[in-house]
Amino acid sequence: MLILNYRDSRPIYQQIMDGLRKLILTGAIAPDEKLPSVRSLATELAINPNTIQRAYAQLESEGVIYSVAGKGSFAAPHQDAAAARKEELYAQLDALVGELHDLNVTNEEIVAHIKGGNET
Amino acid sequence: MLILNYRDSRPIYQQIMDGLRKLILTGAIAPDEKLPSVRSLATELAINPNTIQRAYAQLESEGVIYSVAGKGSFAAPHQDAAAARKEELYAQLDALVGELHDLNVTNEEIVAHIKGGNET
Amino acid sequence: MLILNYRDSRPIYQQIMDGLRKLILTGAIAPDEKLPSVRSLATELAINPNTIQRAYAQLESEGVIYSVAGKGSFAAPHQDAAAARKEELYAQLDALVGELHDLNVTNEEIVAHIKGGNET
Amino acid sequence: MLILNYRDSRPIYQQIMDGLRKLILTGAIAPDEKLPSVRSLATELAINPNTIQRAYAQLESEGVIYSVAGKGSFAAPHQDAAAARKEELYAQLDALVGELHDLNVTNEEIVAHIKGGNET
DNA sequence: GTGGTCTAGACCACG
DNA sequence: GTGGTCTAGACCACA
Repeated sequence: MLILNYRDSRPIYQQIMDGLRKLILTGAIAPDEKLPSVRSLATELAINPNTIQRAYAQLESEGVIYSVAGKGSFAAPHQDAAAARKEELYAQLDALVGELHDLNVTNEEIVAHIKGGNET
Repeated sequence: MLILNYRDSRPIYQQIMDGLRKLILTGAIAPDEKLPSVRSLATELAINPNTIQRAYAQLESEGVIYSVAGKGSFAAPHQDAAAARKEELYAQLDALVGELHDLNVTNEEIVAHIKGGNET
Repeated sequence: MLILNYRDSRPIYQQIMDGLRKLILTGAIAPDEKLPSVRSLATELAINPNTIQRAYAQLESEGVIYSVAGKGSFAAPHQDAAAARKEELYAQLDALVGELHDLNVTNEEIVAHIKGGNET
Repeated sequence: MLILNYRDSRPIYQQIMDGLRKLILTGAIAPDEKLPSVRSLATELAINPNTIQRAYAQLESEGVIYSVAGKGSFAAPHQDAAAARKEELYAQLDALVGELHDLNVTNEEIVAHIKGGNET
C-alpha cells in the first residue's frame, strides 16, 4: 500500500503523509473508509508507531483524515482538502515556470513538454 | 547582491546556493567572472564563513562555479549547468503535472494557468 | 432525539452528555421525565452501552439527572443545574473576553459582535 | 515565564502553546525576538525536550513563531496570526452566547456581565 | 550550540 | 482494540 524509501531526503513521516494524501485525494481510498491503525501500519512498515502517529496527526490537521480515539482513523471527504492541495500545486508550478523563464525557456516549450509528456 | 530571509524554511546555505545559481545561470554574473571571496561575502551577509564555504563547495560540485586555489571562485560557463538545471526542473514539472492529473485537472487547465499567470 | 457526529473531536460520551444536558436545561425534557434506558439508547444510537452508561453516570454526578435503581434515569428539576451551568458558562465567557482584551479588542466591539450575531 | 499545571486537562504541549501564543500575540514577546531554545526551556520546565519541540513545531505551523535550524526559534510578526486568533475566539464566543440564550439569558444580561466584569 | 527526526517503551482515555 | 501524550535517549543537519 505504501512504499518507504530510506534514501529519500524527505523524512519518513512525510513520505507517509504524501502517500496517504495521494491515495485519499485521488479517491483510491474512499471517503469515510477506515485507515490501518497506527500500530498495525507501524508493524507493517517496520517503523515506530510514533512516526505513524505523527503523520496521522498532521494529516488530520490538514483535514485529509479524521481520527476518533478508540475507534480508528478515517479518510475525510475531500472537497476542501483537494482544493487546498490544488492551490499548493499551482503555487509550486508558478515558481517552477518562473525559474524556467529565467533560463530563457518560453511558455511554448513548457506547454509542448507538458503535452508531449502525457502522450507517453 | 544576495538577499537572505531568515524566516525562509530553506537553510541559509541553500538560499545562497539558489541565489548564486540563479544569478549565474541567467547571465547576471558572466562566465569566468570572479565571485566575492568566502570571507568578504560572509562579513557582507553577517553570517558564518563556514556557511558560505559550504554553499560554494556544493555549487562547485554542481559545476555552476569553479575554484582556483589562491585565486578565488569563478562563475562557470553555463551551457552544461543550465542544461542540467533545465532537466531537473522539467523532472519536477512532470511530477507536479502528474499529481495535478490525479486530482482530475486537465492539461488544458494547466496550460491556461501557465499562460494566464504570465500575463501578470 | 440525539445526533452523534463521529467526526466531532469530542468523544462520543461527551456528545451524549452535551446533547442531553441541553435538552434538559432548556426544558425540552421536562423535570422528572423518564430518559431512555441505557440499553435502548445504546441500540438506538448503535453504540456501546458502556458509553451511554458513562454519560449517564457523569450527568448524574453533575446533578442534571438522577437514577433510581430498578426504575431508570430521570431528568432532574433544573434550577440548580441550570444555575451551575450558567456560572460555568460565565466563567468561560470571562476568560474569552479577557483574551480578546489582550488582543486590543474593546468591550464595545465585543458587545457589537454579540448583538450583531444574534440578529441573524 | 510559563506556568505548567499538571492537573490541567490540557496536555502539556498545549499549555505551552497557549502560553507562548498569548505572550507573543499580546506583544509581551516582541516580533523577531528569540525564544528560549528547545533544550533550555525543557530543562527549565523540567519536562522532556520532545514536548517542547512539539509545541514549537505546532506554533510554527500556526504562523505564530518561526524556527531556523541551527539558529533558534523566534516570534513571528503577528498580523495574520492575531486576526486568525480573533476569529477563533469570536467563534467560541458565539457558541457560548448561543448556549446562554438556550438557558433564557438575554443579550442584555450577557452584556451587563461583560461590562461589569471589567470594572473589577 | 541550534532545531528536526526517529526509536523504544510506557501510560492514559475511549469504546 | 483504538488514538493521544509523554519520557528517555539517540542521531542528523545546520550555523
